[in-house]
Amino acid sequence: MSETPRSLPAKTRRKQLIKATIKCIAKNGLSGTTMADVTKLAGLSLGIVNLHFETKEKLLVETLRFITDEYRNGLDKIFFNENLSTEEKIRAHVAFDFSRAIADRNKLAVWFAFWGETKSRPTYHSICADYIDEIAQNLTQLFSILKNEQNYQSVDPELVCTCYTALSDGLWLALLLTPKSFKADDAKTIAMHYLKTQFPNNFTMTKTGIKSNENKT
Amino acid sequence: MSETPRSLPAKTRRKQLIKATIKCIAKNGLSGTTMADVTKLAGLSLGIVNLHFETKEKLLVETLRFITDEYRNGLDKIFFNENLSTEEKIRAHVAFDFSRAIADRNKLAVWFAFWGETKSRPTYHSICADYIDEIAQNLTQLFSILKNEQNYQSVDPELVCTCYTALSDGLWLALLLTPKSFKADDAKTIAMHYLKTQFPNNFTMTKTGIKSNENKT
DNA sequence: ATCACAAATGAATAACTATTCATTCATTTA
DNA sequence: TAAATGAATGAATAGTTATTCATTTGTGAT
Repeated sequence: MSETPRSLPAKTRRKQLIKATIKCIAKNGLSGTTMADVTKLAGLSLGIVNLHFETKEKLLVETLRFITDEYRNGLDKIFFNENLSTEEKIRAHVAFDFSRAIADRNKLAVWFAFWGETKSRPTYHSICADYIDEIAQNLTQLFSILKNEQNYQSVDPELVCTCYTALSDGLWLALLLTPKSFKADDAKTIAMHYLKTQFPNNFTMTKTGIKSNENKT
Repeated sequence: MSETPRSLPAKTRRKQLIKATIKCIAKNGLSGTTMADVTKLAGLSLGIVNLHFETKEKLLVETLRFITDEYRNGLDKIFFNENLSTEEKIRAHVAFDFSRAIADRNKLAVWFAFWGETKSRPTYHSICADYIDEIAQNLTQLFSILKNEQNYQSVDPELVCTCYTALSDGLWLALLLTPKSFKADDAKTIAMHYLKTQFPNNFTMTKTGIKSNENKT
């Protein structure tokens, strides 16, 4: 485990470099991320990025793709899980948004760094636009199903989806900017608080966490 | 109006350079912003930044301070306006958040660019942490007063403040990432929708906009 | 064991960019 | 009007960093 073989499958090396890039962006910012830093952090030589990614820009694009894929795939697993009720899926979505793997400050710094550049870099923009649309469609559908299942009258699923998504992004920002006073659990509480205003008969919480209340389809 | 005098008060030049920096960050990203770009955009010579800001880094810091000050001052004017009722102040806060001057895509790109670097640059972080706290205190107070004035029972002012703030930040992201399908008015509608869930007797809206409903203190 | 191959290295290079400062120029003062 | 002032200029410099590629090194086939 401690010995790194000199030669490794290309995929492993690429992932290793992407993970080092994430750490480096969190540590030095996107503008302060150099090839020397990334490769040193990965414990590899300077030329390695050229070998596996050709250019720095391509490494950055693949890094953005890595975190967006991780997010999208995680949510897809929930959305297409046939063992979960609609409410459970939405709960799982929230739990995922503020899980260790996702609401990690290193990764949050990467999200915001790239978001700050989407206006100037069409490539970054299209990678983001892509996943946003897909996730919004799925989440809107979940809210729509819940509305029908539970006979909520005045809920607008699309509006609730946009509102929840914005709220979640804003909570990520709070986790990034004020990590001392604001934790992932606080963020989860606030997200659930909003959902409960829309679906008062669902999303009941207890002091110790979130309590399921048996609403299988 | 069309002739720029060669010599101008230092404050004017500084502001001119800061505005060019905002445009430049929006156009090229923080990492792609060079002194040559900024000064060319300002229609001035390369050495001018050194004359007025000493270093590039100081220009960037002043640019961040400029947009945070603009935001904080705008909100302070609302908060300390004795002619407005509590509800009107909150309405004005929302209107300000999604006004032309604030929800401008150039400026939004700047916010996100700096947020992406706060983890690596303590200076950026402390500038942000500063204004966040002040605004949160004022807004929490408004919610608290409204709660008492109107006898809302189960409202938690601090939670509503955190939730509204996160929502607003997330809506800014939506304005930045999907400007074609999502406009400032949509954002305002969603923000008001949330406030209405918390204060159902206030924040009534009409089809054409927001309607005041006479609740002076 | 030896060879052939591919992965990895890192010194050298090329390109870029912040900073410097001697000079130019407009404005103000006497 | 002439001299003094200091804002503005931009060519030159110094420093940084992405990229290249000749060389090294480990691995697997024969």
